[in-house]
Amino acid sequence: MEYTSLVDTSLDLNTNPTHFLSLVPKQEAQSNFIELGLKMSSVNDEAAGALVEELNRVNTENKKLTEMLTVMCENYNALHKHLADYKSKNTVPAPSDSTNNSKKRKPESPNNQIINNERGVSESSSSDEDSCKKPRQEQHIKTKTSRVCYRTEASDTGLLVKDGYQWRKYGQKVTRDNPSPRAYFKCSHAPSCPVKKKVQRSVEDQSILVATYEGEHNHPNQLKHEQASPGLNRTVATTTLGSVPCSASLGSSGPTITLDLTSPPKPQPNLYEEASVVGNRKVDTPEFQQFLVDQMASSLTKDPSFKAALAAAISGRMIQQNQSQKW
DNA sequence: CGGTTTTGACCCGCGC
DNA sequence: GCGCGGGTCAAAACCG
Repeated sequence: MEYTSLVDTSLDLNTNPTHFLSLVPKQEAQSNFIELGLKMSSVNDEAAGALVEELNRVNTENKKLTEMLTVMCENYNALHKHLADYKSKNTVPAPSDSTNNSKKRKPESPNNQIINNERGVSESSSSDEDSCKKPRQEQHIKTKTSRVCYRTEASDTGLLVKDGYQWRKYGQKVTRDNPSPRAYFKCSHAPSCPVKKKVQRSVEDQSILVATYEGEHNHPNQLKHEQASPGLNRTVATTTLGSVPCSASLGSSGPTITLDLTSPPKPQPNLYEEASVVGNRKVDTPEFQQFLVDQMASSLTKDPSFKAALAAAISGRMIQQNQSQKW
C-alpha cells in the first residue's frame, strides 16, 4: 500500500467557500491570472507587476509545499515498508527469540497447570494432556512475546513502566549480560490473566527500559477505559516523528518500539498501549493507521517552517482572491 | 487489613 | 555430576 495512493499530495489552499477556483483547471486558472495581470497592466502596470510577483511567489511556495509533502510521503512509505517487514516476520514463529528459548521452570506444578489451562486461545491449541507431555520450549514458542522499549529520564532508576495495565512485581534478578537488575512482573489479574513482563534497562542506553511481554491480556486495559478520547488526541499531539520521541526499530531479537517518557506532558497510558499493540503485532488495525495519520498530522502542525509556508500560501491565495473579486 | 514490593532461597535447564 | 544462570517462590516488610 502506497501512501501516495491514498492521499492526494496536491494542496487545496482555496479558502473561498464557493470553491470558485477549484472548479477551474489549475493551468487555466493560472493563465487567467496572467491574462488578468496583462489586462491590468494597461491600467496599472505597477499593481500588475506586484500581482505577478505575488503569483510567482505563491507558485514557488506551492512547489515547496508539494516537495515537502512528497518527501514526507516517501518517509511514510519507507516507514510503512518497515512495518510490512515487521508483519511478514511476525507471521512465522520465532524460535530464535531469546525469550522463547529461555530456560523455563518445570510446568508440572499445580499452579502452572492452572495457568496453562486458563490461558488464551492462542495457547490452547493443544490438549491439556499434550501440554503436560510436550517439551517446555515447544509450549513457549506458542506464547506471544513482544518487546517494547521505553525511554525515561536518565536519573530515573526505577523499573516501573506505565503501559496501562496493572502489574505485580514478583521478582528481581541481576543478570550476567546486564549490570542493571531485571524485574519480573505478573498481571495483577493473575492467575486469570497469564501475562508476564520483564523490565530491564538497556545495556547500550541506561535511559531505555526494555519491557518484554509474554502472553496476551484477557481483560481490557483499565486506564484506557478510564480515559476519554480527548486523552488520546492530547497524547498523540505530544508525539512527533521528526524529533523521534517515539520511534520504531527492528532489533536483532524482534520488533521493538521506543517511547520517550521524558517528553512533557506526563506519559499517557494510551500512547503506551498503542506501542504495546504494535508489539503484539496488531499494526494493521484501523486504530494504528489512525495513530500514524495523527502522528504525521501532528508532526506537520508542529513544524514551524511548514506552518509559515502554509500561512504564506493561504494568505497569498486570499490576496489573489481579494484581488480577483475586486476585478 | 489487603494488596504490593522486596529479597533471599529455591528450582531447573543447559553446558562442560 | 556439577556449577552457572535465569526464572519463580514465598515470607517479611511496606504502604495506603
